[in-house]
Amino acid sequence: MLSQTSQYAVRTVLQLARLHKGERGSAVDLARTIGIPGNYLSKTLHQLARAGVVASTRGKHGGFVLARPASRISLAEVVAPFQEMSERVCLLGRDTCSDVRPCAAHSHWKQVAEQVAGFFSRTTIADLLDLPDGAAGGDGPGANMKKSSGRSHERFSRRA
Amino acid sequence: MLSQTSQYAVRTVLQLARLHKGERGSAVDLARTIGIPGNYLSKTLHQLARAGVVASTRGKHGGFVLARPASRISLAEVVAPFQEMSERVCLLGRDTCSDVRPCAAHSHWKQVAEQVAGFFSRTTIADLLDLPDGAAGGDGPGANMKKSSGRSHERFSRRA
DNA sequence: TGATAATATCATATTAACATGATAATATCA
DNA sequence: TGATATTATCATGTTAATATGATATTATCA
Repeated sequence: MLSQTSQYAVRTVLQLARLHKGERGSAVDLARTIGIPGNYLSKTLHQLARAGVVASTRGKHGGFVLARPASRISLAEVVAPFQEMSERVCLLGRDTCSDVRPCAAHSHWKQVAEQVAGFFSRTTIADLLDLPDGAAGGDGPGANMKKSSGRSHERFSRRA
Repeated sequence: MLSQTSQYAVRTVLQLARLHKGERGSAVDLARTIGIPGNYLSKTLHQLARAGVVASTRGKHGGFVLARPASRISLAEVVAPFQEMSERVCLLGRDTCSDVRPCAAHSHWKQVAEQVAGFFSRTTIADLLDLPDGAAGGDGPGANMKKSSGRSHERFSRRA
């Protein structure tokens, strides 16, 4: 669903959102947390900076911070530099697919695509802050097993 | 959302569903309709055959037919051989993401992912048969062929 | 000023998806 | 049987995403 790079971007922004006020995250530190090389994340962060999601400062005490409060940064914005969002993309890959010239799947797919797009537009970084997203996928034996012991937020609102 | 090959698969199965009873479609004909080389589609069709979506017969009057009525073939089945379905895939790419060990986005994403998965499971080929999907449209599958103007080789090493 | 720590950029390697071309295997029919 | 039409498979090329390594640029501070 999301490209690898998009996933990194979201996780990186989540990490930045967890920093204390005024604190800056360096590409190397963030990359270590996520488990990818600093160079790679550096490029990703640069793109996020150009997109206005984070702000960068160079030099000795430089680093990255969120450009806005986490509650005002949507997933869609974080992901946008790295992939076309599915909203306007035809399920069958036709360039001209639209309400006027629909492909075979258009009317069926449209509703689902809009829900997906809506999710990305509506969900903010702040919405995701309650749960941890630490060290790289591997999570070795006994990593952070009981990290979920905080609160239980299992309530699903059914609104659509 | 769907890989290129998955899109071809769906469009191919749609074409097969439009054939008259007993009629067989050859890989070359189907490929011409879609605008890709017969060899490529041949492989795709073979995978669909192994998945039990189509049936193949070799030899002179061979070809492909749907293995079942279009109303009993879901999009999920057609697409399954060519990509992991998003149902169980973590939005942030974590291997261990689940209800028990959720990633930061899990509870939020889960509902959307289930809707997407539901769409693919529920929608059948027959549901899509009302609208055409040939090469007719302006875009055409050959549209993104060799054109690739610009953008590809725009940066030159200055060391040459 | 010069050492240092950070971002920014350049160059290249690796991999998987996508695509093409050539050949083998199989079935039909004259 | 042999010509032919078809699927099945093998071999290879192309492209974009991913990843890594090396260097340039910029800001801070002793």
